[in-house]
Amino acid sequence: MSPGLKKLDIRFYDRRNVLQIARELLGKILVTQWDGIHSSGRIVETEAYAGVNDRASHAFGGRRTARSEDLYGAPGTAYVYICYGMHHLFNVITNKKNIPHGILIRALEPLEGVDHMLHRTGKTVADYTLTKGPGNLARALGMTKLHSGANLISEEIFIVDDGLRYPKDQIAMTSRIGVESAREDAELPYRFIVKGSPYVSSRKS
DNA sequence: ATGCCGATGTCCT
DNA sequence: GGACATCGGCATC
Repeated sequence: MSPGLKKLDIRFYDRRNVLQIARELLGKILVTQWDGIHSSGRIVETEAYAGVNDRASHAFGGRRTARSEDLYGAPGTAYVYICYGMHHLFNVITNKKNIPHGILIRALEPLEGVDHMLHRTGKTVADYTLTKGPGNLARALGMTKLHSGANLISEEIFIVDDGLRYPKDQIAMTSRIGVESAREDAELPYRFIVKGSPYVSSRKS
């Protein structure tokens, strides 16, 4: 890795405040590399899922199933699950093992490997939909549920800090997408976006 | 610009 | 059988 780039380590993920970590992930670079294929993008949208008391979380009420087992994993684990039967959604696990805090990565600005992203998604044009939305970005980076449980300190999937910091007024905190059924937790401001990025997903689609 | 729909793995009733 | 941390296509306004 080039000087000036710092891979996030266990200390970044092993913290209690999942909202703060979700906010700090904005601007970080998500990298996948295997089989000689390297691809990366800058994170511009995240959503925190705050454990057993969060009605929108797969772990609400302590629910624990085969699918969600990796949500209970060690800090710095990948949790990838299939949503609506076809989309693979990538989450970063934080806090201690068995405390099911997860952060859904919802949008990236592509950096490296755009040609590989196009090939993986079957798209012909690198428009904003390439890495806009959690299903799209996971597909572009080649992540599937086979990567669930992967260690984010590994060489295959990891997150890098290149020093970029967004000014406070460029970050917004909003309610999460697609969690209307989470009743009183549906409106919690657990979504973080980089204002003005054309890759940030929209509420209506 | 907005809305409806189908695809469909996993979990729940 | 129904709900769901989604997406793209097509209909309609």
